[in-house]
Amino acid sequence: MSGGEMVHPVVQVLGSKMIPASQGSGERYRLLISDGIHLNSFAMLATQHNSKITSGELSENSIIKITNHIVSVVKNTGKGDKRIMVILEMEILKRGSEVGHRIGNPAPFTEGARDNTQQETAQHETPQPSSDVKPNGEFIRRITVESLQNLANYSRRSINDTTLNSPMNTTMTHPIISLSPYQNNWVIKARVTSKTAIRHWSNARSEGKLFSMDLVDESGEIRATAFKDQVDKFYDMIEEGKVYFISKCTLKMANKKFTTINNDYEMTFTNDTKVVPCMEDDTSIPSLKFNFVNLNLILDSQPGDMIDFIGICQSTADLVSLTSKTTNRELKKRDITLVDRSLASINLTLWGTQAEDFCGDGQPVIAVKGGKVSDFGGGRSVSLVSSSVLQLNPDIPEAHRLRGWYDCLTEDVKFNSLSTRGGETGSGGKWYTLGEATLLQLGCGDKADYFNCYATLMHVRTEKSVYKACPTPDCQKKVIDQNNGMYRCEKCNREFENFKYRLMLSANIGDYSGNQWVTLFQDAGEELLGIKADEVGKLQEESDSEYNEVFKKVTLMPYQFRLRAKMETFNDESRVKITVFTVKKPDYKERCTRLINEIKEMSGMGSCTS
DNA sequence: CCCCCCCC
Repeated sequence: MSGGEMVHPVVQVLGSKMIPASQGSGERYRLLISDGIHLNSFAMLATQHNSKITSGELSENSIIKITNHIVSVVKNTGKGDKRIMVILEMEILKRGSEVGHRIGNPAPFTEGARDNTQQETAQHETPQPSSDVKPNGEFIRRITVESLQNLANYSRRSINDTTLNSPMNTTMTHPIISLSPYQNNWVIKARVTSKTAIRHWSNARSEGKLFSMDLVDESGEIRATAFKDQVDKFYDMIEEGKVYFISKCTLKMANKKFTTINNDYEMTFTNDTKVVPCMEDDTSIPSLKFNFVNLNLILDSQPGDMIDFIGICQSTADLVSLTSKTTNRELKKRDITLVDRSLASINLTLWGTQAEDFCGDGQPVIAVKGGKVSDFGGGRSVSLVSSSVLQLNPDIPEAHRLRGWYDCLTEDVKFNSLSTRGGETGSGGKWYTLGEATLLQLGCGDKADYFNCYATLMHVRTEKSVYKACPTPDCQKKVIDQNNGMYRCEKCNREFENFKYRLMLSANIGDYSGNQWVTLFQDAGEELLGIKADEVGKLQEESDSEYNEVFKKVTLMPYQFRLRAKMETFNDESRVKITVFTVKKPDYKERCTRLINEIKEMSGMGSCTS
């Protein structure tokens, strides 16, 4: 921390403090580390290691070897500069529980104190009031706005005006994580992981053209956008996958609605922006960064959310041409189905040339950064947008893990389809108890809500289970008995000598949390009763006992229901009506898998089935 | 300064 080189330092971790997530950027951990003689609380853990803290792997008293780090100088106005270490890579040599205690009697390290005076100096030093560390080493759990600001302002090395004007080189660049609107003199060395096409816009305020690119380095990632003149200047020069030195852009808050890039800010090119290709491809600069979510968790996303995910392309639909109703444009799309280890499957829509060129042969691994969630049909599906990045069989650990898992799957594995449409059979959608459905006010919104539940059929009303309907094939209208052997359909405006019976059952279903009146129309009704509507009608006419037996057989039996909840208004009175779309005997194997996954999620053990 | 991203 005096500025010298240090290869793989070994330190003890004495404490950690979470810095909460803000504006969509993830939480980070600040560590209190000790070398046995000195303490330092200005160590930040790179976010990809957060799980080591949350899992308890990196607990208090752990001994770690830091195999890759950046030390950066923070401009700390009025208090002299401070050095902050970002721990990029590390190995846990001994777990905290194995060590069990603090080694030595470390004292706070004061910036500027010389190394060889360490012990004596440390003992006589009075800690600064601003220090986060007490003499006894207690880590005061205090992270201030100021310290966050400092972190945002730190630089890998101070850059003065002279160095800015000289050719940029690797030793004087800033980590992307340090960029903020409050500091202008920075140079980053970053890889362009994706670049959009040039897009033209025109609205009430202005018109023009733009393109954007995603940039990453070992500290983080950021999106940059170039407008108008900068498009002409830089579009051809900037190539996907290449590393550049970039300086003199402005920074502003990023709108999380349009990106999954893990940064509070985004960059805009200006007239002064400099972009210089880095001649040697520096492999220390990573390529695309994903923040994958398991497919089953997409159910918890809101329509319009942007997410990263990875899955096996289980099937590929044909290319479809269609005309957009809103823009009248000719569109080409292709749907593919992805599955992952959470045993969920989801529909992904590709557009344009990407749809045309896609080939799903060999069931490749598909990784997507920034796909857009949609809720068509009450389930969830994902659609690519112009800023999305799709990778086919990417060479990343998650992809290899998925491949290995999928290739070993037995054939009888069932996936829970998140993209099942409301009216279709299948298990897509959320599972709720009846109590939860009420609490969540399902069906109280503008649109219908679909959900699944396990419940017992408590009662079916035997009165009015069937009605006499118009015999015209696609007409379901109730006919009026003319009492002369003729039946009139108002909808078809015709009289018939015959009619057909249709089911409209009113039933009460219940689970431990509550009960609910539901309606079953023709198909669901026949499915439940196991006989055709015509038969039900005949039995009603002919035999009370047989007719009643039909309902008795299904009463107090367990089922799994797919339900639709929708607000309906009748005679000025609004209420939520619940309709059964499908009813099946419970699939207990599937239910157990779901319960096990829920337990794993709730206990933080991960939701993947291994 | 965009932020539209389509269809059932």
